[in-house]
Amino acid sequence: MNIWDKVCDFNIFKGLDKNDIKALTFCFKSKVQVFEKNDIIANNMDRFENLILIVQGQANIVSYMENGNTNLQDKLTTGSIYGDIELFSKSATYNATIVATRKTEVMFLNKYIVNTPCENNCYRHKTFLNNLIIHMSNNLQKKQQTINILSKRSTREKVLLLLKYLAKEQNTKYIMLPYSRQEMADFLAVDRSALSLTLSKMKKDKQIDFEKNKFVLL
Amino acid sequence: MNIWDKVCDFNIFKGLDKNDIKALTFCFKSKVQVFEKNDIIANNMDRFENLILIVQGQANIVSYMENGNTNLQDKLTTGSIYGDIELFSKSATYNATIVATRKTEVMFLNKYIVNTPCENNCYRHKTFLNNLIIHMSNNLQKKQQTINILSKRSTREKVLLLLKYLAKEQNTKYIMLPYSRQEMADFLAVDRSALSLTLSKMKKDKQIDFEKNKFVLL
DNA sequence: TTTATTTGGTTGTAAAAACAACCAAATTTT
DNA sequence: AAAATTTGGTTGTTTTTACAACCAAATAAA
Repeated sequence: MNIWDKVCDFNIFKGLDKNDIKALTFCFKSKVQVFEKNDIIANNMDRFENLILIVQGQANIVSYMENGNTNLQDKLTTGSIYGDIELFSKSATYNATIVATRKTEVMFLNKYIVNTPCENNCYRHKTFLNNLIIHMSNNLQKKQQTINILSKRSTREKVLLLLKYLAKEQNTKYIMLPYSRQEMADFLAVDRSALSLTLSKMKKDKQIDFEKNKFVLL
Repeated sequence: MNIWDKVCDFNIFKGLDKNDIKALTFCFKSKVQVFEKNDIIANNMDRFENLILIVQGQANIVSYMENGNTNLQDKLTTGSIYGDIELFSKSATYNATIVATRKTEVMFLNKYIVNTPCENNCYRHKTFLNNLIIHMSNNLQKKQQTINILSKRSTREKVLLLLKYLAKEQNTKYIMLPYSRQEMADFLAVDRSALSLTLSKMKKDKQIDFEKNKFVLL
């Protein structure tokens, strides 16, 4: 499958056809690169030069803490963008590490060009920037949700709110958890074994039910 | 002091002069209203119709939890904007409550007009939207910082990281904490008395020093 | 100035989470 | 298919936090 066929219905290219995208990504000096599982796509504190677009695959946004803990910020999947925070800010470096969780095809878009509106006010660039605003808005909302989860005082409450958000997002009580247990713990900022214990208790108390990554809110 | 003199060097109006702002806010159907201390400027779940601009004063962005806890998302001060999350998203309601912490003058800007680019591509609106993107970017960064703080496992670490961010922001070791102790606890999502205890311990351990709201990282 | 009210620190107790160590099941690699 | 690795659940111990109750100091109101 051609790369243009892959990306043409990504949200970030909404309103643009295949030829528009070709022209735009050419203008953005895009480079495509394939990463294997566990490869680092971008490193925390590396110079931020490119917006990252996941063409196909999956990656985690993580920060590794001094004390050995890992903080999972988010998961990137096919069509996801990373770098919107850095793009319009003064920070010259990536604020997190992006690591592929499987074989992943990535497109890099030059920051300075994306950043700077075309002098001839080209509609492609304008459309792209509009889509980027929507993306930032969604990102803001997601981060606020994360803050709401992390603000809960107990692991139990954190789990419940996370599941509530996922249920809303997936529009069903039968929730497919997109994390492994370790990732879930890293996202909720709790100890893995403690999380496992809490999940068991919640099951026994008939608050939730789960098997592997299939969860139900009771 | 005239309202236009007050707002003309707000970041959100950067690149626009007094007459531009007059025209723009007229176009945005802006309404100005004064609130007293503890007045609700906007209520969580109220219909989101207006972007909120603090012309003068101070307000808190809070959510009140079912269990009685209060979650302090952020403080708004003169020149601050609230509503950028809601503006470009599908959510039709405010996601938090905005409450004045003193006498506060607020300008409301009609969502639908801010939202919709002028057909004649007016430079005022364009400049405003550009400034709004910068604001969203800063907001994203701030929320990420909050997530980083809340992801810390202990109150001690949360306090240290908060102080580190504040020191960076204020560009000095001698930090002016912009929160009361209760607000600090609400922001860090911990119990107030437990926070107080931790602060005392940290002082005894010579990690930090503080008196009232003046903190020092040692 | 006197009285309320708010704000911040202290203490003891109960509950919860972190941590470490271990084991079983599932998955991946060889 | 066998071996190695990853993943998830359990248990006991230590540490930390939440909660409640209380008091002192500072601030606001009368």
